[in-house]
Amino acid sequence: MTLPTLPHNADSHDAWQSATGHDDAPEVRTLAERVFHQLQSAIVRGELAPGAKITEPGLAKAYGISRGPLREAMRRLEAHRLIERIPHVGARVVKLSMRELLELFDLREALESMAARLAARHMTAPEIAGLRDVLAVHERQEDLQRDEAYFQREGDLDFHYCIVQGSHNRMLMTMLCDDLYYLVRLYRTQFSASGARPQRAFVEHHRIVDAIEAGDEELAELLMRRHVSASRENVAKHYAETLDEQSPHTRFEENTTS
Amino acid sequence: MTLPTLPHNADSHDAWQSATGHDDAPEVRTLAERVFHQLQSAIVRGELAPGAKITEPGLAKAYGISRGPLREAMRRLEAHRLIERIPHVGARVVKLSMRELLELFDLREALESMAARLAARHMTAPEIAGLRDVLAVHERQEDLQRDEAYFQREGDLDFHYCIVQGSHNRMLMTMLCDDLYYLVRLYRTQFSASGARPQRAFVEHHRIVDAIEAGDEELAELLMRRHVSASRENVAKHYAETLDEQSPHTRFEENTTS
DNA sequence: TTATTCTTTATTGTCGACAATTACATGACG
DNA sequence: CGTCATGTAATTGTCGACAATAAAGAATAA
Repeated sequence: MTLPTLPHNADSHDAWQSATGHDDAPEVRTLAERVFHQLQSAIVRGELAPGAKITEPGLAKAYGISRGPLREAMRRLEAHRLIERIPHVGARVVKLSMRELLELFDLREALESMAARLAARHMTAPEIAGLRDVLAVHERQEDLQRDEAYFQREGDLDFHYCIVQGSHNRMLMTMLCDDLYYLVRLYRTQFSASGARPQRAFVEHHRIVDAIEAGDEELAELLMRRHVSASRENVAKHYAETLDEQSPHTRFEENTTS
Repeated sequence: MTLPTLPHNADSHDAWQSATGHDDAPEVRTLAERVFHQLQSAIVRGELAPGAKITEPGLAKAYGISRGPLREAMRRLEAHRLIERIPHVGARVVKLSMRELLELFDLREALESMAARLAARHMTAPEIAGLRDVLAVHERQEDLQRDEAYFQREGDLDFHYCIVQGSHNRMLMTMLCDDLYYLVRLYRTQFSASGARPQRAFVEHHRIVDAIEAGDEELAELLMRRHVSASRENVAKHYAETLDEQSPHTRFEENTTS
């Protein structure tokens, strides 16, 4: 058996979808779609170890489907940069290097600052109210379980998620929410991100919402840029010693770091 | 026969690949890869009409392959936003609305301005020299065929392509060069973009290269932001009357506007 | 013992066929 | 005459099997 780190139960498909809070549910019409979402969740949650090799017959048997739909799901995962494929060789779960992680933050800085500016321009009153609700909920959660930073970090993504929605730019929404944010979550499980500076991030979030509510595009953009940049610097400093720079194109042998 | 706007000859696969100049050739190992590139070129060049319905058996027969590889190619096209799919219904070539086009320019403004800043920081001397060569070549081409704006516009993308390469940010490179630039090219064929303001764009290009060569990150970012923004405003003004806003989610019936 | 070549094996790529769902057309009923 | 229902046709989704490629291991020669 070459199955690496199976998702715990391969049959109860029902408990999967809305696990993180922000999901786009309505595409479960076909097997390939469902397996795609299942694999996406499994990868992001770390149940499929980063760098683990993926074998088509193995996964097909594990999920009880044929190789056809599974290949299509894997194509979509590849397009979303969650797995890497080499023709005639195989696929494996992506393993973010420190360099790629910092590149990811650069992208977020550029895109989310624009999202904040557009949000300040286009966000409606009820949307802003909902955004404040999100912040309130997270603040309460943070009061309850101050150490359990995992949920807090998911909440952080919820906040950014709302801002992007508020930009009313559909391309930007898909690019950030469908692609980059899954990589961010993957990073958090991969590096077991302890999520430092929670209260600092909170006040920054509030400041950003203030600027958006005031319709101050420039300020919203600037604050969001600083917010993401600070997060990037925090990560860079916290993992300064982990800057292994693991051999630019890592070899393609077996690797089952569960 | 339901084949819409066949690529002129369905068998001579050889004359397809390097048609536009900037191609990432080395992935032609498999049938699905090849058909993907063929379809990508066909769509971007307008040989598959925007909005045309794509039928799997039709294309499979046209390209002489089975439906399996073709479906994988279509999955990749869908991920790159070149076709739109509805489960159990079908797929069609994407048709950019004016709104989506402006959104695309907003994305370019955010991403390419960052690319310019990173290019000013990381670009090496030989890279800058190559960039100047590109500008010189285009200037000469523009002298020769002043009206044939089509090639000029491709050259414009060549310039932006080089800048992105100079950013040394791999994620940014794939995002812009593998995704957005194909949409830009699609737009140019779809709207038969006459490519206004060529000489204006030329001087802006030179100014940007100057800033990059001087290592002035701020200036490079600002000039690139202005450059893209001006291009956006030019498009918006030129097609102000074409702002049909064609029924947010256009119906899914046949449409063969060749 | 080490390096090289050949064999074997497993995985990927491709194909054709069947099942399921949708769209279209024809006809009946109000 | 318009609307709804039914049947038919076409397309998509899924499956299992075969062929091609690449990795792993065994055997041989230096």
